Amino acid sequence: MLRIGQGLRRKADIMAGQTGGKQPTINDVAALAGVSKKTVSRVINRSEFISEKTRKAVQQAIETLGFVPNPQARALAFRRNFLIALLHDNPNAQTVLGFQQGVLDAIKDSDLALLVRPVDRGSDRMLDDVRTFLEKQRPIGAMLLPPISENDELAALCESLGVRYVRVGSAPLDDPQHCVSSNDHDVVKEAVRKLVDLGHRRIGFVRGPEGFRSAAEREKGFHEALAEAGLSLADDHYAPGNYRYTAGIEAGEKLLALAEPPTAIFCSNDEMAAGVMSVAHSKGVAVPGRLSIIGFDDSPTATHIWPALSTVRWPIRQMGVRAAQLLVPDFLGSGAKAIDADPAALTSTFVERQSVAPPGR
Amino acid sequence: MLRIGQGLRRKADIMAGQTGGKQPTINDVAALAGVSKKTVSRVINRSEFISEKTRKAVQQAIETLGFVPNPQARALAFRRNFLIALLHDNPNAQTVLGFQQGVLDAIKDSDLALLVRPVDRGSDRMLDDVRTFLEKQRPIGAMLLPPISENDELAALCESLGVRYVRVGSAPLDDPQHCVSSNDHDVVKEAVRKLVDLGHRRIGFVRGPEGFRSAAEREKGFHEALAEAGLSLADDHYAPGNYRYTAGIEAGEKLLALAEPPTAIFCSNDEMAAGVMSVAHSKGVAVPGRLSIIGFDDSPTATHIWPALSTVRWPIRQMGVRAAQLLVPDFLGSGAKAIDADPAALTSTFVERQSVAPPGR
DNA sequence: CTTGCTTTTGACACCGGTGTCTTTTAAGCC
DNA sequence: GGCTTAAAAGACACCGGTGTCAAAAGCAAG
Repeated sequence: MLRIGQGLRRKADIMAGQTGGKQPTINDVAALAGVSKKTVSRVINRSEFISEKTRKAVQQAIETLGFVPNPQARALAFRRNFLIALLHDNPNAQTVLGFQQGVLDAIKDSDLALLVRPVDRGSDRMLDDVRTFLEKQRPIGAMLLPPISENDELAALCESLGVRYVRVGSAPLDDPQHCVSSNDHDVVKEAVRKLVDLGHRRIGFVRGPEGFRSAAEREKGFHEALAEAGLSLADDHYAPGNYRYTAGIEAGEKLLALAEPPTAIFCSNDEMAAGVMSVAHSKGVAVPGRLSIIGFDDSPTATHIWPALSTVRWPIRQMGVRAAQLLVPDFLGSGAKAIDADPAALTSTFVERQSVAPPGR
Repeated sequence: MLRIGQGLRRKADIMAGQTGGKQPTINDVAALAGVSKKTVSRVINRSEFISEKTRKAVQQAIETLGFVPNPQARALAFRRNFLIALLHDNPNAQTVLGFQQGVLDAIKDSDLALLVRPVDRGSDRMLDDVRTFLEKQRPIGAMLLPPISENDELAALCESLGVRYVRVGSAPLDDPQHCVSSNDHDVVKEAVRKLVDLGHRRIGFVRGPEGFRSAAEREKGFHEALAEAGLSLADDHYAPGNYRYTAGIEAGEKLLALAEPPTAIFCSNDEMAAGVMSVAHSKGVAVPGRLSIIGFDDSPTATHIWPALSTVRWPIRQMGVRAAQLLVPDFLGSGAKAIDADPAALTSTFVERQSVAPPGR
């Protein structure tokens, strides 16, 4: 009797202490469950060396108190923070945010949180900056978005700091366990073949920036598709670019000023395609009547311009999910695994809209 | 002599221990500088009760070892994490990322990091989710982006958890110290006045979604501008919307099908304006010859469509900077303060491009 | 009922900082 | 120089968890 009375009183005290403003700690739980804090810790971390009976009791106490382990304390003891870092240096908001969304979808039910960190590709302090960041934040893992994902030193840095990493790219950059990649090369071939099948013979190309793997992959796919059709790219049908709208303008002005302009232009991304399309409009060149245009990304721009742009849908959000699954499979709840059981969800696909037609004549 | 010898040897040991894989700790610094760890802590935290001499010595030791305080340990001791949380539920990628960039610009040289957290406005568990998130991560402060910034309960929650907060909106939502806002109302008036001055009398309006403060502000500005010009909005010149492209399409189809369609349409954001413009193109209505269109946001879409859209530039990135300055002025380096000495940088401005002209006739 | 082994549990130090309070040092004054 | 007082530095507990290793409990066999 007395014993029970004491027990009850103690429980009341604990509850009172807890409601007294602050969060319950592992000590409160331990006291309430009548076990040591280490045992509570074992329950939290799903240790296998624990009897079903005590596990139940501890669970019960945890729920009664509404106890949530303090991530800062765990981070200190584990010498690792329950965070994922997203490192990016990407001109394209849509890409970054789409990917970010995917990652967040995946980690929604986990204990992880997402830390976003832009890095300055140009700076020669870049590596040091990232090292400092990783040493300070000690995330479980880091995700590298293109173009910095192509930097091997960065990957090596993560490796050496014991930070897991995943590199996102347009083609495999690393071993499969560190890499989420799309099939830019193949799908560009498919898109260009489409143009050829419609009867286009003079096809222009607007390239992405030097130093971007994606730009190289897309160019390769383009050339191969032409080659397979027995065609080749005329020198004056090529325009350099940098994935920006203004580059599209310049490219459009160059290509459409030719005595014999291309009847179709493949642009390495949607923004540049939008630029080319503007030039066509302002020169009175009908799209798709006299000029077909294809972009890449399926960004919002693709559907916001008129006529709607045929483009390549890059499953960026899905890639975010996949990247998280690859990076921290052991932290994700079962929900996250269900998110993409479908491997096909990761393939880029050609989306036909209104900017493509047979060559006018 | 002996004493010095010992001193040197100890220093060597410390260095060796440090290079032996892990980061130097405050203890290493203390040992090297020959002071207590608390004194080192004082130097780190710029305590005023410390002599210049020891400060120098400690600084020296910190630099020699390359010591960086462990944020997890500090977070535990301070009971606060050196993080800023960005809470958003925003359909517009550009807005979120632009703001995020601004925040990152501002905190670049500080010890803070940015945690991004989407919240589900619809869910009735939303408040609990956010509470759990804030209790777990214990950020210094939180930033609320529209539309969730309009939720007073959320602000109250932050307050009660001792988390600083800043609300971002289209109009003041709270006391100035908790609020970064743009002047949507005024600038919409300016834009509409511009249309009136050009001679437009039949001006259509496409509204933003119900429940968004921004939508209401923009509508108010629109009506006032008309009223001041002695005009009013005809019932059939009004179209509802939700800030999405498709809503623009619907609005365009409705307004341009009228027997006497408007000669100008003000759209509450750029995406809807792009939708209206598509409809105009496909119906053969020349823009701006027969129809002037104005958008809002100055999103990339505004310049990617043709003709380029006259719109309102909302200094979202600057607002991110400002929000950070408001939220954590005490954590930002001097660099951040310089970022926007210019208060005018925060005013929205009307940007004239090619989608506006006098009414055709 | 021991003994010997495996499975559970707990005590205690530790992760790397900060808060509080005490002691030491330096400065000011007579 | 001695005394008072303020400034500087330190000792030690503590933040809330985890790792290690020893102790206790459970169980089968002797």
